[in-house]
Amino acid sequence: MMSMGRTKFSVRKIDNPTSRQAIYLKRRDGIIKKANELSVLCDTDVGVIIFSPSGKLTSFASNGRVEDVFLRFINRPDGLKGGYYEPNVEKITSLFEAGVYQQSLENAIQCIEQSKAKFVGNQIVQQSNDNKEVAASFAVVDEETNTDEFSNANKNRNPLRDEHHHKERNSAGPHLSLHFLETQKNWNLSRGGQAPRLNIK
Amino acid sequence: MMSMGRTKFSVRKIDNPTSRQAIYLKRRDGIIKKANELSVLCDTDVGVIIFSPSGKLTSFASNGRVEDVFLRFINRPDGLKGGYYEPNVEKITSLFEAGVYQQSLENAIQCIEQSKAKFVGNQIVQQSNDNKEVAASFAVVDEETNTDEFSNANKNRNPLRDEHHHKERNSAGPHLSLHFLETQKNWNLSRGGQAPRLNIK
DNA sequence: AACTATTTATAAGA
DNA sequence: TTCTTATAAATAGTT
Repeated sequence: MMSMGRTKFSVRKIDNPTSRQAIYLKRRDGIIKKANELSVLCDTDVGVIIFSPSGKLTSFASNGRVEDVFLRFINRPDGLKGGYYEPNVEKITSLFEAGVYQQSLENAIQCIEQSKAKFVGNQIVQQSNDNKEVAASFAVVDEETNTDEFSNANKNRNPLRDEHHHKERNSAGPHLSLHFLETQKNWNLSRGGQAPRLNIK
Repeated sequence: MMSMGRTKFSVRKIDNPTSRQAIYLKRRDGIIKKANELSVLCDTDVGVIIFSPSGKLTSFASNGRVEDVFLRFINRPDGLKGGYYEPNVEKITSLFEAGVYQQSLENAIQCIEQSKAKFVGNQIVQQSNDNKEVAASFAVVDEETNTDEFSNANKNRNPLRDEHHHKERNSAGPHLSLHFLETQKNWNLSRGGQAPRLNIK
């Protein structure tokens, strides 16, 4: 139940480097194409990140950048909450700007430090029930986005999954952007800032 | 040049909600399967994030978690490309999370420090050629990971791309500290680390 | 959930 | 390497 083409094959690493590279290119394109089709056909957000055998990066984002999709991912209500975006350092045009950024980040760290304090004397052993290890070499996570549950409906199974729920997800939370910086001058870590726009590099 | 099945079709949003959902499920599974095959066949890191039409999240990571793949993405040597992300401190739910965020922020600060150095005796005016926005509803980025270039080979084009380079990627660049990684069992930046393990939350 | 008619994807070969 | 071709796969419409 795998490839296609002249011969059948099993899903094992291709030993021949040359073949592997060739196969990589074709399949990479295939996945990107499929990802695009899915995003258009179903009007969904899709993000793909692929590192070639040689380390070359290829990414796909149905809308904007992979960072945007990932942001939605990390911002999912029940997930590793929060997270807004930080601007490109490269776009910093002055010492002043750099200072503002830095200050904001340092403030954020202080906030986190305080946050950490809450856990310290309170050994929230973070249900480190080491969870189980996935047998396969991959993991598929399929979860409800706007649940309050802490545990993901993370399942260990074959690539084929099921879908049972469907609620509307509330859009990404606030995050920083250079534009925001430029127009606000003052850093605002507060919540509620309406969804910014990420800078397309 | 699209789907397959009883009829040909164009890549347009499926209007019928029922059909869209059905198609979504099938194609979602198809992509996850393809992603897994690619990662195994070519021994590569692959990460996929998909939000269903109803907002349900499905993610895939060939090794570890999507966060790990994404981290590799944002930490890629040549870029501050994407940047880093900041947490919504208020929603941090564990020391682990706090640590991840803090580390991320500290990396960010280091980057900024370096950035500041450039201005020190060198009033750079930074060509703020606001870059362009992606015209299409999707974007494919295909770039060399260990190049020194600052500009991303960010292309706006059809899903089919080309590949011209291939150098080994050095895992340089800022990323979570080793110490941090070693102490956080959940974290897995593994590259070459043998497959599996994946904590089911 | 299953079943096929067809379209696609793609492993080899040219 | 790019193009062609034989086959395996994926999947849209059905049942």
